Amino acid sequence: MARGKVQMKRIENSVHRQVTFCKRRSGLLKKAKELSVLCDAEIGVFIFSAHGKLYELATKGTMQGLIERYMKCSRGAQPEPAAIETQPDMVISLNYTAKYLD
Amino acid sequence: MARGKVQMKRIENSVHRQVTFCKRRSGLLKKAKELSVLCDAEIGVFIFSAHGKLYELATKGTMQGLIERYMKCSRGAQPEPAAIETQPDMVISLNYTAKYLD
DNA sequence: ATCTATGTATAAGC
DNA sequence: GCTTATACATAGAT
Repeated sequence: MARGKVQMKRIENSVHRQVTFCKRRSGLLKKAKELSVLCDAEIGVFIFSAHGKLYELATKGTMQGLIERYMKCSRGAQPEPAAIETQPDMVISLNYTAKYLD
Repeated sequence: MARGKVQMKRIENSVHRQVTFCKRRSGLLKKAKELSVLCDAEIGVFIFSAHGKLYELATKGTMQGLIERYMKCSRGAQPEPAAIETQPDMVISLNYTAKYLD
């Protein structure tokens, strides 16, 4: 990134690794929030550090709620019953377009 | 970002929003993979588009495995310690779903 | 934690 | 999808 590229492999120096973990974790969560806001998406992120500490982000509601929703979506895999998620005030043209845009 | 800053609010133009969603979703998942490799972290990400389509990433093993680990960690020191105990329905749902996702 | 030179991500435009 | 000009993220130093 700055002042030197980085190799895409585990950073061996533990101090460097820890510093990079803090910086990039923060950057990742920021990007997730931005994507959620800009594109009206619902995002869940969880990160376990190498030592097992948990960091998480749920852009709407709770992580529990997102996990439940994830379970429903991933179960059917292909044809998600998207009608369930449809907002009542969403215009018909959007619903029609949806399957072609995602 | 490039050729113009972006306001941190929902992109109203649906074409722009869709394009940005694709690009940033891809960027977010890439960043997650990098953080995982560089810092030896285990990361789970799931993204629901505005129309309910699911995109996911689990840097090690399966999302199921990460969710199980998340449950254990979040029970103790993280945000919603009592969530699992107060939502028996979800635990059943998890067990049920697991059979179909192996 | 703060700074800053540089590498990346990406908004617009093809 | 590809290109290009910019905004942003961040490695290394402090």
